[in-house]
Amino acid sequence: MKLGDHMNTSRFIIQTPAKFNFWLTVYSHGWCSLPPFRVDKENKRFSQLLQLGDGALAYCTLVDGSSSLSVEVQSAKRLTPKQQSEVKFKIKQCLRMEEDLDEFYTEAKRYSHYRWIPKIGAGRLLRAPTVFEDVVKMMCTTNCSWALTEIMIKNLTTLIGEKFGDDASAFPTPEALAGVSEKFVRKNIRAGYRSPYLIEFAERVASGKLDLESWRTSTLPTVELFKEVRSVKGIGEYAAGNLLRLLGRYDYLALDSWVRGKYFELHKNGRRVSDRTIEKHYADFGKWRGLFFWLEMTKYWYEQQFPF
DNA sequence: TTCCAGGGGTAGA
DNA sequence: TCTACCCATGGA
Repeated sequence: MKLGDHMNTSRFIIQTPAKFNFWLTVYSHGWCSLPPFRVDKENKRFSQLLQLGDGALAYCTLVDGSSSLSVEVQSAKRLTPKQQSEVKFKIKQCLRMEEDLDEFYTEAKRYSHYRWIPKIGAGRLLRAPTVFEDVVKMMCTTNCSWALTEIMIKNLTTLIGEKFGDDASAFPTPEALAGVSEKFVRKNIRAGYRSPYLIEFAERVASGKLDLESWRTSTLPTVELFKEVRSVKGIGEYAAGNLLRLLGRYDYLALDSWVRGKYFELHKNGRRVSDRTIEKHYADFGKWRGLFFWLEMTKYWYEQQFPF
């Protein structure tokens, strides 16, 4: 069965906040190329397959409007008002629509080399519908090429996630991932030494011992939240720093081989310097330093997409 | 074949 | 806190 065949389709509009740039958010980092997200560049559509709280699957296709998004949802059964409201909520969460960046933009305007950020409305970083999905994906970015990350995430969705039509699969639930063997994860997901970490993490979430989703609304000081995120086996400093950015905390630079290389290229003519030197460079930017850093490292990308 | 990717855990000092 | 060593996988 192909998408669209024998399925219910509903359509609605989501009003976007001021200074919201849809495609900048979609392309804010690598997440948009990992399933169940999907980008259709040619037709300028961004899709995601959501699994709702009651287990129902909703394949959402988003099209950018001037001050709104038009959303088309395909589902096996007609969406109830409650389900439609959940779909809207999740889309807004993924695109960070509720996040107030006014303070960040005010700060950015103080620096001539960062004024492009508020000008084009950059700064919202795409995230998954659940913290669980963000953590699993982040674990699969560690110590491997991006190509291998894509392989692992594709395998996770197609082999453990619930299928929707012929060519879409949801991201696996904690229960589903906790329910497969380490041998399966090594052999079929190709997660290697990460396999026991992934299963242990999924078990903790599925059993309720780890209340992940509360991280998004946590009032803990960032240092404390960082410690909690770091307590997950398989999540080190790089992964935790990046996850914190997806939780709306920007105090960490989350250094990895890619951003280090970019920093050397942009600031040191390709010469390598220590992590401490990089951290010192951004120390004065306080709680926003992780966001300034990431946007500066990816500015060339925005320039290609959105000349300014 | 070796090296390195959007590193992290652990033991030992 | 720091260092050394080990850990799978795929692509160059």
